[in-house]
Amino acid sequence: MRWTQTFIPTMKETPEGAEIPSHVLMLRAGLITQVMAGAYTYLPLGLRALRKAERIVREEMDAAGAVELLMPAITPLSLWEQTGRVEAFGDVLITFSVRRQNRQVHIALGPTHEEVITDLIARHISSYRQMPITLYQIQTKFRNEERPRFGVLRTSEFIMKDAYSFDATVESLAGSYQKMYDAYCRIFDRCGLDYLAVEAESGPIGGDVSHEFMVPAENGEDRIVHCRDCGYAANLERAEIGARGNVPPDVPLEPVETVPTPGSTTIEQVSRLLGCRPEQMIKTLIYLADGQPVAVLIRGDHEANENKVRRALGATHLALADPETIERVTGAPVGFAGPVRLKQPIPIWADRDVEPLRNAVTGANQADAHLRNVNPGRDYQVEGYLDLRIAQHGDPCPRCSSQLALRHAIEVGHVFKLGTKYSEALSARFLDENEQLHPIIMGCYGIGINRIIAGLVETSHDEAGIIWPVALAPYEVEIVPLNVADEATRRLAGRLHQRLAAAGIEVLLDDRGVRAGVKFKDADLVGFPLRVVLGPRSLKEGKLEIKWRWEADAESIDLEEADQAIAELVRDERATANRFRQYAQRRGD
RNA sequence: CGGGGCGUGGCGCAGUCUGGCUAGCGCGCCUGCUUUGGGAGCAGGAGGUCCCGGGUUCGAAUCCCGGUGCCCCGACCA
Repeated sequence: MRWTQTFIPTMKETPEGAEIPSHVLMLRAGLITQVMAGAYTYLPLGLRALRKAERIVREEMDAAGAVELLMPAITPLSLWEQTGRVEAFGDVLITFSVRRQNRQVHIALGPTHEEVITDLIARHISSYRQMPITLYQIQTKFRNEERPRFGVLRTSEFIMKDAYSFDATVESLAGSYQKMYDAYCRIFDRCGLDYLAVEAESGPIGGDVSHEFMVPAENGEDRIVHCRDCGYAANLERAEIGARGNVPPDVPLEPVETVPTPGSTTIEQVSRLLGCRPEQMIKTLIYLADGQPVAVLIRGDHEANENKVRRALGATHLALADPETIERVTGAPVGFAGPVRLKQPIPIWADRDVEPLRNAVTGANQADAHLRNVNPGRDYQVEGYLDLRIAQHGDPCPRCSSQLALRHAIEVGHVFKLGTKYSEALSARFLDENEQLHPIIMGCYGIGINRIIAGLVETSHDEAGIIWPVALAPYEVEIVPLNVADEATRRLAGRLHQRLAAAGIEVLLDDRGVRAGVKFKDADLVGFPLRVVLGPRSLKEGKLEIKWRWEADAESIDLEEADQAIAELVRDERATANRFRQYAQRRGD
C-alpha cells in the first residue's frame, strides 16, 4: 500500500479531551476518530490492527476446538425478559420498537449473547451425546454506557469475541473451561500483551469459578492485587488476604465509657472529634442478607468487601440495610451503630483485623453518642472472625508469606463458569444416559477486541508514538524513500515495495512528497515495527537502512537482495516475536 | 445520576471578566519560488451559522434565560 493512496490522518497536536496515552496516540496516529461519546470510527490503520487481533483470536479459538457462528445484533426483547436481564441491565440495554404492519416489535441490541445462544441450544441440543461443544462469535456489542471514557477502552459499541460452552457434567465443564483459559493465554501472548490471569468475582448468580485477563496499566479501570513471589493474582473485588498474625496489644482493659458525638456519623468525623485513630475504631455495618439483618464489624480504616461478606454468610443477595431497619436493629439513627447492646439480637460477624482491637471506639447504638474502651468478649460477642474486608497494598499474600501489590489494570478477557442460570431460564435441557433430564451446564468466555488494541497502545509506546509488535501492527514494514523527487530512489522504493508485498509482507510505502522529518515523525508516531529508509547517504554506497521501532539505532544492509533480507527478518519476528519481547522485558524492568 | 470544565475556519488556542473598527494567532490546506536525513523559508491565497434558540442593547463571540454537545472526577459497570 502507498501512503498517498490510503487514508492516514495523523495529527501533530493532541485533540482536546484525549488524556490517556492510548486515546491520544490512537487519535494522533490516525487509527480512530470519534463520532460521538463512546463511538469511534476505525480508520484504515486502526481497522488493520483490529483485524489482526481478530485473526489471532479466531485462530486460537479454532485451534481450541471452538466453532464459529454469527448471531444477530438485534434480538427480541422477550428473550431478555425471560431471564430477568431487562431489569439487571437497566439503562445499559439499548432497546427500541419498530413497526411491522399492524404490530410493534420490541428489540434489544445485544450487550452479550447468553440468551440468544442458549435459546439456540435449547432448540437443537437434547442429548448428552451432542456435548461438549463450544461456540463463539466475533461481533459488535451494544451497551449504553452511563459514562463512556478513556477513548476506545470504554465505549457504547465494541467488538467482542464471545464464546459459550455447553457440557453435560461439571467435570466436562472444567475441561471446556481449561481449554478456553489456555487459548486465552496463547492469544494474549501472541498479541504481545503483558497480562495477568487473575481470580475474579463471579457475581451473586450462577457461576462459581472465574478468571479475568488483565493488562496492568496506570489508567486501567480495574484494580487487582498481585504477589510477585508466588504469582497469586486476583481482582480487588475478590482478593483474599493472608494470615495477619494479629496479636492483641498487652494493655489493661479500660471501663466502657459513653461519649457524646453529636452529628458525627463518619469514621473521619468521630476520629477527629475524639482524637482517636481510625485504626482504633470499629465500623459497624448493618446488612440485609437475603432479607435477614446482620452486623458486620470492620476496622475503621478498612472497607468491607461485600462479595466476601455475601459468600461468608452463604447469602444470595446482600445489601446495606435501609435506615428504617438500621434504626429498628440498633435503636439509633444511621451512623451510631455498634456491636455493644444492639436493640435487636442479630448475628455479628467481624473481620479478622477487628479481633486484636482493645479499648476500641465504636457507635453507642444511641443517637449522637459513641463508646470508648470497647473490648471483645467482655462487651460484645461475635459469631466469628473472617476475611471480610477489601485488600490493600502491602497486605499479606493468602498463598505465601509475601505481600500483595495493588495495581490498576485493563480487563481484556474474562472466562466464567456460568452453571445453569440461563439453561434453566430458557429450558435448555438434555437427557443423560439414564434418561434423566438436566439443565445444560454452561461457561462463557469474552474478549474485548478493541481493548486488545487499546491495551497494547496504552502499555507499549514512548514519547514519539506507538510501538507495535509485528503481530498487531497495521503494517509490518514501512518503506521511507527520503526524496521522492529523485527518479532512482522512487524506482528502488517501488521495486522493494512490490517485492516485499509479493513475499507476503505487510508493507506500506510512504511515497508522500514531504520532507524527511515529517516522514520520520509519522513513522515513529504510527509505530510500524520495521522502518526501511532509502536516502542519498546510504544509496550512494549501495545500502539502505533498517531500524526496528524499539531500537535506538539503524543498521545498513546491502541494497542487493534487501527484499529477501527484510522478508526474512519479518518472518523471524512473526514466528518468535523475540525482538519485541526483549523490548517489552526492558520496558517492564 | 451528583460535582466541575469546555464549545470561536480541518486541528490546537487567544479574545468573553470590562459589549464597540473588517474576529485574531499557530499548525494544516492551495499557488509560486527557494530548500531537502528528524514536523523548512519567503511571498501570495482559500476557508467562520463565534454550539443552538430566545432576550437585553443603537450595537452581542462577549451580558441574561433556556437548551444541547463534548471532556474530567465520583457513583454505576452481565
